[in-house]
Formats: sequence, structure tokens, C-alpha cells
Amino acid sequence: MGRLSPEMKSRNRQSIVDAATEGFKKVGVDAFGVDDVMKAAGMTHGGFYNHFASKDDLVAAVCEQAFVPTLTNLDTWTDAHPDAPGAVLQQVFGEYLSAFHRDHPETGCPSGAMVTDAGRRDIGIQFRFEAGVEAYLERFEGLIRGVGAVGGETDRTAARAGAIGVLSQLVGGILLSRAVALANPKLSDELLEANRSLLTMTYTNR
Amino acid sequence: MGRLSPEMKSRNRQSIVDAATEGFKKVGVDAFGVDDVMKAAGMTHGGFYNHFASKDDLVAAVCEQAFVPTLTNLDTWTDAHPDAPGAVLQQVFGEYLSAFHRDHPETGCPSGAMVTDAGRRDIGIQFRFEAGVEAYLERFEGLIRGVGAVGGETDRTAARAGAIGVLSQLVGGILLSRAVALANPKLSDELLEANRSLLTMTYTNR
DNA sequence: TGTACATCAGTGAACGCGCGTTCACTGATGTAC
DNA sequence: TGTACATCAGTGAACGCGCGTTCACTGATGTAC
Repeated sequence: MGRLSPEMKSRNRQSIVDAATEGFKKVGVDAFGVDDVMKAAGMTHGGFYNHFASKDDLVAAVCEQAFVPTLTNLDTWTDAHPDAPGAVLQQVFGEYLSAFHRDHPETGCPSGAMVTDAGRRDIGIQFRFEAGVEAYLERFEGLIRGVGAVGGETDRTAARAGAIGVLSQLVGGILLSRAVALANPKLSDELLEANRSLLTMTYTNR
Repeated sequence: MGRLSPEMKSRNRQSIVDAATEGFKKVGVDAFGVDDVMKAAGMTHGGFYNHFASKDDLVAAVCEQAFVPTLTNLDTWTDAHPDAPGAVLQQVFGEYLSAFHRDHPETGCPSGAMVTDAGRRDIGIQFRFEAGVEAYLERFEGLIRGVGAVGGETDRTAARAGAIGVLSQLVGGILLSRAVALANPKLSDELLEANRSLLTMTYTNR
């Protein structure tokens, strides 16, 4: 191979992070090894340590970037419908609690897929994960306040609590739905649907 | 050592399951090895296969039993206050979403601690996990209907959906709270508190 | 009831395997003059 | 501008380690007579 240009090196680094993000979300951090990561990125495992000091270092990098796409999506929707926060929330509920998202965790947000991994790895990873959670809560709080301006609930504290409730229910709902998907597909669907309609009723109608 | 009586053998088997249940809930199934399990049960690892065909077999046995204590607690509370389901729910919310439960997952219910493990292991484990989830939902549904009899919500379908929402929010809330506990203890507390008050407001006051 | 033998739960060493990590090597890129 | 040398990203073999699992061994318990 030989020495690579800085641009090529950073492009390779990005491939590693992207491949790891997908793998970690799909099968978990522990089950997706350094070897798997590098293979998925199209390289051999030996070069890994030219980019990262350790696997935990990679996990931290993944946590740093993994929230970006979903947050960007959320912001795009919000900006596209500045006067219909309820519709934005409804879309969030529908996409997050969908069969597709349940069956393809690798396409989804890391808060569900990596919530247990984060708690069990080193603190640097938890800091990144926490920042992602905070970012979600801010967006949700804003949307809920927006809805409240129509329906009555403008209180900042209440909206913040609501945002926490929404995120918790989304995360718990998708995880439970995944955990029973093979054993009881009907229950799995029901978990998605019930949470979707409960959230929609609470945060978009009134 | 020598051959043991059948009673002693089954007592030892129970020790293994109990030790595994604690360890799995505390650090996860992957992180708590057969060796750790047997050491925690006061034996050496070699004897493990006199009781279980594989580690997954043990995990299934753990899932089978792990829901029992919490379900029993729930039933005891319910029976003790047959005409105050709201108070029972409030106690559930308070205990589940407590700092103690967050900091001591080994004492708590397996639905939070093992929800990701269940989804990623063999299907026999998922069947056991699913049965536990179903059992929780039935209890919650009953309690919610009981509250509704006072406040208006007696619809079975609505109560079932409510039960799903409650379990999802409990599981998501405790997992998020654990994931950020080291990085941001204040946020971690806030996650518990907000979910507790949201659930209490929704299911016990009105 | 007593004796001789078979059973088998627990022990502890050992197995193969995959993990995270290290390292000597290569050769194209960057740098010095 | 050209040449000679240093750098270093990726390769692939190798390392130590812990995992799940196997196995020969032991000796107390159960069973046959």
C-alpha cells in the first residue's frame, strides 16, 4: 500500500467510524469487534491503531457523531414546518416507533441502540452519549412548547419534563419492541402502535 | 467433594441461577462469564455443565425466574390495597424510578437490565422475556382500569395501551438515567424525577 | 442389615477460539537540499 | 527541478488473555443383593 495522503487518511478514518456506527447500532458494541469494523470499512485490522488509541476511543468517536444525522433530520423538519410543531412531533413518533426502525437499528438513532453500551463503558463515552441525550431533549422541549402555545402548555418546566417523558417512552418502546420481535411479533407491533398513539394523543391533539 | 444428594444438587442449581441473575442484571450477560457465575455461587466453573447445557440455557433459566420476585411484590401491593390502585401505581413509579434502583440494577427488575441482552440472544430467551413483559402488562392494565373506575377511563383497550406506555416509559427512563449517571448526575436525577411526576400525574390524580 | 459396586456432583487442568492489541515490514508520499 | 532520505498508513502474522466448553479424576451417595 504505502503511505497515504492526509486526505485519504482522514477519509479512511471516517469510513471506520461510519462502519463502526452501523455495526454497533446493529449488533452492539461488544459483538462488533475491531476486526469486523475494519473489514466493514474495507481494510485489514492492523491499521486500526493508526487512527484510534483503543476500541473505547473509537466508541467515543462513534458516540460523538452518531447523533448528528438524526438531529439534523429533526432540525430540517422543524425548520420546514415552523408553525406546526405538532406535525413534526407526530412524524418523529411515527418514524421512531416504526416497524422499519425496529427491524433496522443500524439506520436509526443511537440513543436506543447504545443506551446500555454507554452505561457500561468508560466515562468518555458516557459524556458523548449524555450530550446527545441533552440535544434531543432541547429539540423536543422546543417542539412541545410550540404545541403548548396552541393548546395551553407553555410552561418551560412542564415542556422539559414532557421532553424527558417523550424520549424515555420512545427509547423504552423501541427496545421492548425489539426484545420480543422474534418471540411475539404481534406484541412487538402492539408495543410500537400503542406508544405511537399515546404520544400522538398527548402531544399533538390538544 | 463426592456425589451430592438430589436436594443438595437442586439447591446448588438454584444458587447458580440466583448468582447469575444478580450478575447479569448488574453488568450484563456478556460481561458476567460462566466462571464469574460459579464463583459467585461458591463453586468452581467445571461443575456448571452438570446443571446447564450451555450458557444460553442458563440465561433462559434466569429469564424464567427473574420476573417472579417483582411480579410477586406487585401482586402483594395490589392485594393489600384492592381499592387504591392509584396508590399502588404511585408506589411502583416511585420505586422503579428511584436513585436506589438506578444505582443497584441487581436488585431490580430484569426488563430494564436485560432488554437488550434478550433481543440479541437465542429465541428461547426471548420467549421467556416476552412472557415476563406480558405479565407486567397484565398487572399494569388491571391497575389502570382500577384507577379509571374512579376517574373515567375504564376502556380495556385504552388501559392496555396505557400499560404499554407505562412500562415503556419506566424502562426507557431507568436506562437513560443509568446511561448518563456518571457523566451528568444532575440530568440522571432529573430523568427519574420527570418521568415519575409525569406518570403520577397521568395515572393517579385524575 | 451389611457389603460391594455403580453413579455422578463438584474439582481443576486443559482445549479451541475470538477478542483487543502489538509489531516488523512495505512502499507511496512528503521533505530537505 | 531533480535526487536522496525520512515518514508513516496499511498489511498480515503474532501476542496474551479471557471466554465457553470439555474431560479425567475424586469420593460421597444411591443401589443391588
